[in-house]
Amino acid sequence: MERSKKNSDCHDTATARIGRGPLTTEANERATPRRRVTVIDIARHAGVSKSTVSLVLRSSPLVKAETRRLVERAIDDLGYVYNRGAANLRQARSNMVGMVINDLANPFFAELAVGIERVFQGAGYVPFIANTAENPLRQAEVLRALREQGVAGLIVCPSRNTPSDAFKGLVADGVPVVQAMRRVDGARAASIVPDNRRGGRQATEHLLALGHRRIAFLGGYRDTFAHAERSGGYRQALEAAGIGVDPVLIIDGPPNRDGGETGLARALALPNAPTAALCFNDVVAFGVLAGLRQRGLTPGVDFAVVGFDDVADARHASPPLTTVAVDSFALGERAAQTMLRMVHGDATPVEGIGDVHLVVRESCGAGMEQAA
Amino acid sequence: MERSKKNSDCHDTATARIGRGPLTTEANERATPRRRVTVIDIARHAGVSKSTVSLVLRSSPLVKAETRRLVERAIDDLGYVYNRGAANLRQARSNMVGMVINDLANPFFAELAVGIERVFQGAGYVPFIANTAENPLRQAEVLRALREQGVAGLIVCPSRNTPSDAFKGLVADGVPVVQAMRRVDGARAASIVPDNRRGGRQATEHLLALGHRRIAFLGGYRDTFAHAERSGGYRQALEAAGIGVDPVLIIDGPPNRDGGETGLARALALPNAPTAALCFNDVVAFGVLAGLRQRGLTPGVDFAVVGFDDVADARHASPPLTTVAVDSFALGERAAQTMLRMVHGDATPVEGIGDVHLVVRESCGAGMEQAA
DNA sequence: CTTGCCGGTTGGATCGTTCCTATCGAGCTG
DNA sequence: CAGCTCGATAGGAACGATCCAACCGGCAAG
Repeated sequence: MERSKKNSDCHDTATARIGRGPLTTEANERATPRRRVTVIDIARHAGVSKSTVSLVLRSSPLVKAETRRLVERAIDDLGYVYNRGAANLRQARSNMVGMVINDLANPFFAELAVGIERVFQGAGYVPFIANTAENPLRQAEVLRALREQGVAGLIVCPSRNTPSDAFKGLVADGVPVVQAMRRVDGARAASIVPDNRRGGRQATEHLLALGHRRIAFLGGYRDTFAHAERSGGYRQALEAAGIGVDPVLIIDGPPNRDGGETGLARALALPNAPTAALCFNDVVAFGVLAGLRQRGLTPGVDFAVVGFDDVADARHASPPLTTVAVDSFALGERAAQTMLRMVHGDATPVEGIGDVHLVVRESCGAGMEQAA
Repeated sequence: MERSKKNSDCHDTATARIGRGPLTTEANERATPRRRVTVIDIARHAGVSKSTVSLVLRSSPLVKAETRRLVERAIDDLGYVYNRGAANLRQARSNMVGMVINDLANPFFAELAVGIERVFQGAGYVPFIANTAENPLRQAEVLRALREQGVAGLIVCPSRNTPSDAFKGLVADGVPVVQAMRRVDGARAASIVPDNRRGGRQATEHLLALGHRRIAFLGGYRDTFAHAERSGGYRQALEAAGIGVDPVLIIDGPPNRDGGETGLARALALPNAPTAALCFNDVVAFGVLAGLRQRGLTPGVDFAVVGFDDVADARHASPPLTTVAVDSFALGERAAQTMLRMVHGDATPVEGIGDVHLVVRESCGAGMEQAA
C-alpha cells in the first residue's frame, strides 16, 4: 500500500493551469475510516438485488411496498449515501442546476438569487449559487466547473464584458441557459430582463411632471446592457418633453454606494447643477441620499432622487426611496420556469421582458401620494 | 447503436419522493445533438492511449511536452468537456467545496460568503453556495445534496435550530466541516466564531462611558447562539458597572430591519424608556435608525445606537453607524484555511475565536472621535 | 394445455474516468 | 553483456450507479 510517494513533484506543476484541464488539486490522502456503502451492500443486507435497490432509490412504483420498506430499513441501518456522480454517469439527467451571479454583494442580486433558488427547490432540483464578482474570467471558470459537474441547466446574470460566445459550448451541448437581468447580445441563449427602458422613461417622466428640468443620470457603467437601456429610457423621456439631453448630466461610476456619492459630488459641482437624479440602481441612490445629507441638503426637498430595482431596503431608506420596482421575485421565478421548461425539452428561445412600475415614496419630493 | 427507446414507463413515477432517496427528477429527453466526447475519442484523435490523455488532463509532469501539445490540440478540436462525476467515481478526492449559508439576504453573510469563496477559488477549489433561509429542514436537504455530490469539505453557517447531529454523517465519513459565525453545541465539527461576548461587552461599556444608564438590547432571537453570547457580554458589562440587568430591556425580534423598528417601538413605549440601544446586528440597527427618524428623533443625539457586524453599509448609514466590527473577511478566510487544512489531513478539531473591535462613528453620539 | 400478459425482481453490460501493472527502448553500471 | 533504472506510454480493471433484457409465478384467454 505504499503509494510511491512522489508528490514532491507536483508542488509547482501548475505554472498556470492549462485552459481546459481540471483544477490541480493538491493531493494528500485523508484518513477515511470506513469504506463507502454501496447499493450492493444494501442489496445484500436487505436480501434483494441491486436493481431492486436502485428502483427503490428512485421511488419507482414497480417495487412492492413491503420490499421497499425492507430496503429503506437497510438504507438507514447502513447509513447509505447516494452517489450522484455514479448515477449521472449512466443517466445523463442530473438534478443539479447552477446559478451564476455577477454580484452577490448587491442586495438586488442576492434577493434575485434567493428567489430563484426557492423555485428550483420546490421543483425538486438542487440549486447551487456561484458568484463571479463581475469578472468574466472568473465567470468562465465557474461555467466550466458547472459544466464539468454536469448541471441540468443554468441561470446566469452575466458579468460585465461577457464575451458573446461565453455560453456557446453549453448550449451546443443542449444545456439550457437562461440569462437574467442582463443580456449578452451575441449569445444564443434565452433571457429574461426587466423593461429597463420603460422604467427609465417612467421615472424620468415622473421627475419632469414634478417640475424638474435638469435631471442627472448617475452611476453604472456606460458599457453595460442595463445602463444602455435605463439611460435610453431617460433620454427618450427628455426628448419627448422637448428637453435636450445634456451629456454632462450622465455621470458614470461603479454601481455601488461610492458611485452614488461621487456621482452626486460631480453633478453638484457643475456650473448649471441638476435638481434631480435618476440613479442607475438603488444602491447608487443610497449613496446619493447619504451624499445629500452630508451636504446638509434634504433629499426630496432640496434635491429629488429616484432609484431603480426596489430592493428591500428602499422602503426603509430615509427618506423612503422612490424607485422603479423590478420585482426580482417574479423575474427570478420566470427565469427559473423558463429553464425548467427547457430542461423538459421545450427548445423555443425565449426573450422575456419583465414588467416594471414606478413606486413613488418620498425621496422624489412627491409628498405623501400614498406609497403602494 | 439504436438504444430501444422505451422511456414511456417512467413518466409519473414520483408519487411523493421518499425521505432519503434522491430527488425524483421529472424525466423527459432533451434534444442532445451529439454524443459526449470522451478521453477515448481524444486518445484516438491524438494517436495516444487514454491513460496518456488522463495524465495530460491532470497536468502530470510525466508526459513529454510534445505529446501534451498533441493532446491539448485534440481536446479543443473535439470540444471535450471533462466529466468530473466519472473522475470522482474513481478518485474519491473532489475539488468541490460547499458553503451553506443561513441567510444570504443578510449583507453580512453575503459578504462573508463572497470572502470565503475568494479563498477557495485561489486554492484551486470550486466553491458552491447554498442558502438555507434559516430553515433546518432545508439545511438538511442541502447538506444531503452536497454530500451526494461528493464535496471535499463544507463551511456552514448553521441555521437556527440546527439539531446537534446535523453534521454527524458528514464528519463520520471524514468530510471536513467548519462552522462559521455560529456553533451548534452538540456538533463535533470545527468552528470559527467571532468573540461575540467581548464585542457585546465593549459596546456596552462604551455606551456606559458616554453616560447612558438605561441601555436596551434589541433584536435577534434569544434561542440562538449569537444572541446568547452577544447579550451575555452586554449583561456582563452592566453587572460590572454595578447596574442590574433589567429584563424588559432585552427585546427579541427577527434579526432584520423590522425587528429593529418594532424593537425600538416597544423600548420607547416602556415606562422608563432606555436612552441607548445595543442592537443584535447592523441590520437591526438600521431599522432602529429609521424608526428614530420617523419619530423625529436624531440618532446619536436623542438616542444612541450601536450595531454589530460592521457591514459595508454601516459606514454609509446616516448617521454613520457605531458598531462592533467582526471582519467578515478575516473570519471567512480563517474558516476556509481551517477547512483546507482538514482536507489535507490535519484532523485537529479547531475552535477558533475571531477578533472583534468597536468602531466608533456617530450613531452613538460620541462625536468625531476619528472613526477607524 | 399452450400462450400471453403482468407485477415484481434479477444479473450483466455500461457510463467515463483513474489506478495499477505492464511494456519498451535508452542509458548506466559492474 | 546481463541486469538495472528510468522516462514515457499503454491496456485492463475498477469505481457505483442505471439500463436492459430476461425471468418467474400466477392468472386469463384461446
